[in-house]
Amino acid sequence: MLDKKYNHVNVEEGKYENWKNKGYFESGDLSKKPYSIVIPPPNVTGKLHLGHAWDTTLQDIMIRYKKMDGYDTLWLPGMDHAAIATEAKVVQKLKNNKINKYELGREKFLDECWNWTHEYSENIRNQWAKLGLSLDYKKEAFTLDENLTRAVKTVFVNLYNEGLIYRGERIINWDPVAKTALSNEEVIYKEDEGAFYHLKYFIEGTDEYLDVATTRPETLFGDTAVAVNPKDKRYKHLIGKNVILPVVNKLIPIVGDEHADMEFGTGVVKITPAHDPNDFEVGNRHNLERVVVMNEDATMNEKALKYCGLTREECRERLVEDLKQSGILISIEKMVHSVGHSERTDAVVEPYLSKQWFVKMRGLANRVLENQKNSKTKVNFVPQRFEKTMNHWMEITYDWCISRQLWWGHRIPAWYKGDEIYVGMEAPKEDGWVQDNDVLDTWFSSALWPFATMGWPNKTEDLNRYYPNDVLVTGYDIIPFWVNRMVFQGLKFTDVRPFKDCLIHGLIRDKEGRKMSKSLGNGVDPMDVIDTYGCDALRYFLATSSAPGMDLRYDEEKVKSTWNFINKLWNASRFVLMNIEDLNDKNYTLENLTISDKWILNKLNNLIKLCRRHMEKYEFNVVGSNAYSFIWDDFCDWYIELSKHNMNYTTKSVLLYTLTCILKILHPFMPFVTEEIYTKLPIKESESIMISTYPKYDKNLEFDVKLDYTLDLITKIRKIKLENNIKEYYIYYDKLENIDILCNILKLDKTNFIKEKNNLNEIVIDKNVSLIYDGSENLEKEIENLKKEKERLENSIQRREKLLSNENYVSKAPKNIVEQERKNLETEKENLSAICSKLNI
RNA sequence: GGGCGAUUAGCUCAGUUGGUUAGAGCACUUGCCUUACAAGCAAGGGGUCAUAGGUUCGAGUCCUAUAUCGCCCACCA
Repeated sequence: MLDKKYNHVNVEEGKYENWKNKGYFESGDLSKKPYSIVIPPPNVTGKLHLGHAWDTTLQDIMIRYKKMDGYDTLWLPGMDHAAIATEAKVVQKLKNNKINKYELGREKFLDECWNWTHEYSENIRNQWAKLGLSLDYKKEAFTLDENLTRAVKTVFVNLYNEGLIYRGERIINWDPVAKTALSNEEVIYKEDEGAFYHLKYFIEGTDEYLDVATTRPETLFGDTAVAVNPKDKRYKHLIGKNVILPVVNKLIPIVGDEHADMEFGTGVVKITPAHDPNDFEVGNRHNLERVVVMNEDATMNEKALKYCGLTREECRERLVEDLKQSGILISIEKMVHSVGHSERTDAVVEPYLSKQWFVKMRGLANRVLENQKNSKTKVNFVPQRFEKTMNHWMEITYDWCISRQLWWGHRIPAWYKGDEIYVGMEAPKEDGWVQDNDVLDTWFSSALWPFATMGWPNKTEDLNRYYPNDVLVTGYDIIPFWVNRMVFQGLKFTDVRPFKDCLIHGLIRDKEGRKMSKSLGNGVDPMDVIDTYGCDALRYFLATSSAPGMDLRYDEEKVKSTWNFINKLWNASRFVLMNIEDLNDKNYTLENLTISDKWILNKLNNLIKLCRRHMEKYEFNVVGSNAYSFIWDDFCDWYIELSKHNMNYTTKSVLLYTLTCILKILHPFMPFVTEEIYTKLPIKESESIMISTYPKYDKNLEFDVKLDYTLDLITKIRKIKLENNIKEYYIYYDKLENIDILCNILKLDKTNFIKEKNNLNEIVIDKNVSLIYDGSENLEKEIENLKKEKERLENSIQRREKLLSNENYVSKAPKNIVEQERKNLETEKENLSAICSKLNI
């Protein structure tokens, strides 16, 4: 028997290990249809947060649902080496022990990274277990595994051979703290307060100057031209002349270029090809020299003359002061502009000229756009609107900078010997080749995750069976980093979409709606929530508290109320189990059903139909709220109460049948408590609910039952009793069904039901029924109530009559709705006349 | 500048293909320890569905504007 109260700690104890040991999480039943999901691999940098809990809960719900519905489910677990993120953590850890990465050397540093990985991946596995995730650990992958590494190299080599990967000197986003290049997606723009510095660039041989405005005066050492718009009448005549670069005192040309916006600032722009992507392009067009003025750590180099060695910020400060002294500075205009920061280190990103590897994106992106036009082969985003997020990115995408000046990751399979480059799976055999020192962007490997984890580039059975995946689940913030890249790599290397559906969820926010972040200190550890309220409460809350694609505010009160719901389920189950102890295969029967049995079975049947429909559409909030109201309102508040007065084998069987279905419907959401209760059922189809079958709509349990009037009448009578403080009363009736139910629930006797009115007080309920009582009469209040009801009925009748006299309505609206409208009108008219006669009008 | 989302009860949110009187949780009011559950039960109050137009027999739902808030992308010399 169940404990008196739901205790999530006891319930969750040991279940996960049992499921795992029994092999329930494993895929591979070839007699069934496959259903597959690959987990978005968490970074091995730390622990899982609420966002992970949400993301994985949604996946586990689908896996458990599909497994129960007869599929061979594969949920493939794995983790991401997270190149820059992990490296930053390990560097910090070493730094705390006063060890420098470069002094330690590459090999020993990588050992440290592997130690880190082993430690944190074990933490993550423990967290997955606490979340109850039905992951097939036999297939677990890591982005630096041999298989994945082979896939990464294969992709790199093939793209290189096709000319889609190239090495070149370009302006990239440089993180001066991590000392690596970044992709555009890894740069976060923030509004910063800055200034427009207006400087005098004197025209050669004159006293005239151009007013050049810049937000970054410290880059002037790298200026190799000044640009004006060729259509700009103010400056047109100066094109071809030179200006004197302040401080450096060298001559640089004035060029005419469309890049100079006549409307913006003074219309004159200094050109620094090595420190600005637009200027780089201008430089290309005018064949300008590229002068790099900073070191890798964003300190100024020797080109900055006496400012050499200063940081960017110090240099700016000193330089501006000097320019002011020498009269070059015209003015400082305060402004707010957005400045790029590194996603990982938060360092101000430096546009920096450097030699990097790139993926040529245009063709790959076009293929995605083309494929999305075909409804049969495209990736179906849920909600649909997120397809636009991907498509937009595909339209504007730049070439992808994939090399990172890090050690932790997939080392670029390129070797150099003098000016020669060799790209291949293995190092060249001859002497003298040196491998590229850099590694690949971590997203380069995770882009291959859906198929590389299945064994690609080998033609494995898993790849054949479980690829493309059925659904990929992730947050909308990850679309540019990951989803987009999986889709174009999937199409490129497997010729199909990597997954049929892409379920997108929002971000977790705190109670005030702010993003959860370390700096705000408002993060919530899912493991703490599990300790306090249990995994089942957390999962149900996460899965059902928002509409698909919307953000979710974490609200402890709601988790608490979910706990209450589970406790309700627990107690209802306790009631059922207490009453069906003697139920067995022989006396179990769904024959001779009463009207209340039929009522609940019919409602259950409809619930099952609805759940299936919405599970398929990932609308877990709809499933959740319908299950909730069925369980609490229909099953507990009505059916269980009704059953108490008629506890025969049929009723017991209905209780068991209904409870079993409820448990199965809830199991994907709350795996632990449903398993606990399920194993206690006297009759069950399997030793674990995990391997039971998901309920099906049963045509034999379809009934046309009319119990709602009776239940509504009970509510009305209770209300009148409460309002008038009535203890004893009679029910006068003309026509009335289910009197036995009324007797049971209202604790009345058959003698309380009368067909003749006596001289006591009467409260009219409707045309058929009145409540008769002996007691202090509150005539005024009663008349007031009647008048209120009369007015409501009159308005309603008027509205319905108007509606039904509208020919357009009667001819165009669905027949059943019109018919219902007619019936309601009739009932209301009858009720109105009963009230009027009571009021003597 | 381009795009997306939100605006519904005091708070947080649902609202399925347009269809009776717009729902839930929490909070609130009243009455109850009724042997599954007081973390509960019974009953109740509370909404001009952001605003203005439009389509329709019928709009929270579809269309067009507007306002406010938020997010993404691009630009920012």
